Amino acid sequence: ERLALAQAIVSSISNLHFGPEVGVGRAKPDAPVVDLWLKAIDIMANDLRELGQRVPVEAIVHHADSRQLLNVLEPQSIDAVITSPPYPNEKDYTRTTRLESVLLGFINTKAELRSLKQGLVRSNTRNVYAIDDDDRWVADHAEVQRIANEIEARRIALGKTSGFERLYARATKLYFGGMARHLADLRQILRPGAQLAYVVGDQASYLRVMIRTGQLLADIARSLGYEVLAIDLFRTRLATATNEQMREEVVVLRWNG
DNA sequence: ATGGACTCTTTGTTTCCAGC
DNA sequence: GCTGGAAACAAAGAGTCCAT
Repeated sequence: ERLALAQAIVSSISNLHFGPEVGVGRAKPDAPVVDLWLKAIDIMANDLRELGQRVPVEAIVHHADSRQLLNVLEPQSIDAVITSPPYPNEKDYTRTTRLESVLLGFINTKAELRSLKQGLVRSNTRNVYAIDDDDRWVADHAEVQRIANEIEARRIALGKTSGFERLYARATKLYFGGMARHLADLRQILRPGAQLAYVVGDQASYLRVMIRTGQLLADIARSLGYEVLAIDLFRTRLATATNEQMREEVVVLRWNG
């Protein structure tokens, strides 16, 4: 019931609006709170009934930092990884899920919020912290460094000076560094022969400097000893700012041990 | 140093309705 | 009553930008 209430409050009862970022709309004079809540419960109950008829499969959920997996997983215990990690795109998912996180008790203080954010791969300027140093993992990666330099040069050329904009280049390096750290750490957890699939999208969120996320991730994985099996096109999305088609790809890897 | 706020286009979904 | 296409309608929309 609590989960349904949090869902209903955020999505239909409140005046929140969701877009690339969450915003506050005009206050509603009234809302059918109980009705919307019961509807949300109904949907969840139906899902549970339907799933209950299927073959039961054990599932374990860990809440942990993907860059420090040995804390929660046994060495050489994983055969497959299928995931959609963040993209370097200036989206802060702790913001879009903030109200639920508080309502459900996952965040109670600002310190807890910070702790949650610091456990995430850096992917936007709002979760960059002064002590961050994941960028050292890509210090020798020429293309990541070139992109970061281009973003910074573009920022200076355009005369952009806000705190966010000044962090664009750093956030980019921290993103790929964090993903490199994750892939490096993961090697100990994987069983030889394990296969991996990462859905990632190209981005041009930082002053329209193109970031070929899939290509770069595959390149980093290869340098860490992974075999790159494929970079499949998943779909394209139209970037409204540049009117260009942006690729979303599945990077398929194998860890041969 | 670091959490907060705004807004418009594209895109997917639903509704409507003429024609059968 | 059914259906395909058009119009209407929203939309957790892989952005971008300062205020405390």
